[in-house]
Amino acid sequence: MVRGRPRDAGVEARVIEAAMAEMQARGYDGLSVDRVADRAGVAKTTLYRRWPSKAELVVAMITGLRAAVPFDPSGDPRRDLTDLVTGIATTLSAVPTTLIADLAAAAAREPRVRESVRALWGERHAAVTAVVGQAQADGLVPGHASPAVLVDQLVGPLYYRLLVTGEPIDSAYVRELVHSTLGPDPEKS
Amino acid sequence: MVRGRPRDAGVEARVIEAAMAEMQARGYDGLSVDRVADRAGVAKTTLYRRWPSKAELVVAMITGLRAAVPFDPSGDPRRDLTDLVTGIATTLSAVPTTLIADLAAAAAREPRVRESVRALWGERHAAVTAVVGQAQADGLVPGHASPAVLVDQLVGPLYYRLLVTGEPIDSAYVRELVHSTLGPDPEKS
DNA sequence: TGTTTTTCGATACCGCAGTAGCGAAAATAG
DNA sequence: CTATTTTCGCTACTGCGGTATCGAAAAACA
Repeated sequence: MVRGRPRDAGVEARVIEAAMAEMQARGYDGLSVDRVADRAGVAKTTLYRRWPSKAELVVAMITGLRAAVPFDPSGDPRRDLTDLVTGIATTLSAVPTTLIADLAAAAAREPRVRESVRALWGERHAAVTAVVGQAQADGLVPGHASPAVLVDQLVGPLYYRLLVTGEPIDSAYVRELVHSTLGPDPEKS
Repeated sequence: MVRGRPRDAGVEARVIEAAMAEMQARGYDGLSVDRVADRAGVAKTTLYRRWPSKAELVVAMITGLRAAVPFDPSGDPRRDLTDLVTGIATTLSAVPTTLIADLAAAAAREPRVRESVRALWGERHAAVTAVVGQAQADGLVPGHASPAVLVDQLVGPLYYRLLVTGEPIDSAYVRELVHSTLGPDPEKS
């Protein structure tokens, strides 16, 4: 058996929950480990025994947040891409822009945050890549660009508008993105 | 005339120079305002009177680094776009990724920083828009996407790779981006 | 029953970004 | 000259992330 005093099983949940609330309210930079510990009713040293840095704490938080996003391919690449990109855009727009930017900055600074953020999006990006590859195999994509570039040109503009230009991201814009990538819709107009 | 004691004209240059050196030696996180002030032979309060935060100090540093990038349109959209996007990619890659991400985060939070960052890129982005518009008017662009979307699909992927996926941005990638946007080069292969 | 091992909370500390307040210096205005 | 205004350097402070140290609590062993 394990020798010493057992870890308080409630600490993890209480700290993560407190971190969630603080993150929502103040963003990454505004999230204070002291306040999180205080809110969770836990000593700061206890917190640091489990998560050796604020970055790792946020990593754990984000990892716990990862919800499986249901996606059932319809077989129509245009429709599937629109759905997928719309889903990414919706998720990005659901949280304050400052939070996305803070996470990007933390990801650039902290390798572990970077990993978790990429894992957070990995599923959806893989789905986009799969649909793009299928569309290309079906001869629906004009040009000879690689799937990776096409995915970047579908998803990249979302981050670009959000973080750089600040221009709006609405459903019409997403449709334009897909339209521009797959070419004009043969069924319409 | 202005009433009070005049500002020491040498402070700006000495601080920026010290910040450069610290940035070079220790990176963004390792850059300490106290050390910069000390190295510049200036009180920290004097430094903060001019630049209200470490981020703004670094912004000023980068802005001072901005060299007017010469761009003479060759008339060939493919070549011009490649040059322009390569220039943007080169500039983005020349500074640490953390700095770009920090600037994006600061821009999301502070309107003034946002303005300065957008002004920093405005010139080049306008040039890209102009070339794309010209190419479209010349009938060189397949599809019916608006110029704004095409610009986003040319430049957005750079930020996306830099801030999110971390995949490399090299000259081959830029060529692929332009290739994907303008369609296959009729003069080659 | 101790003894050992581990976790817990608490306190104190470091370097950091950023601020407040002070007295002195350097300029203009009368 | 004196009065005013602004910048200067300096000290001290807050809150932050992160660490070191300590005594007490809670468990397993002998």
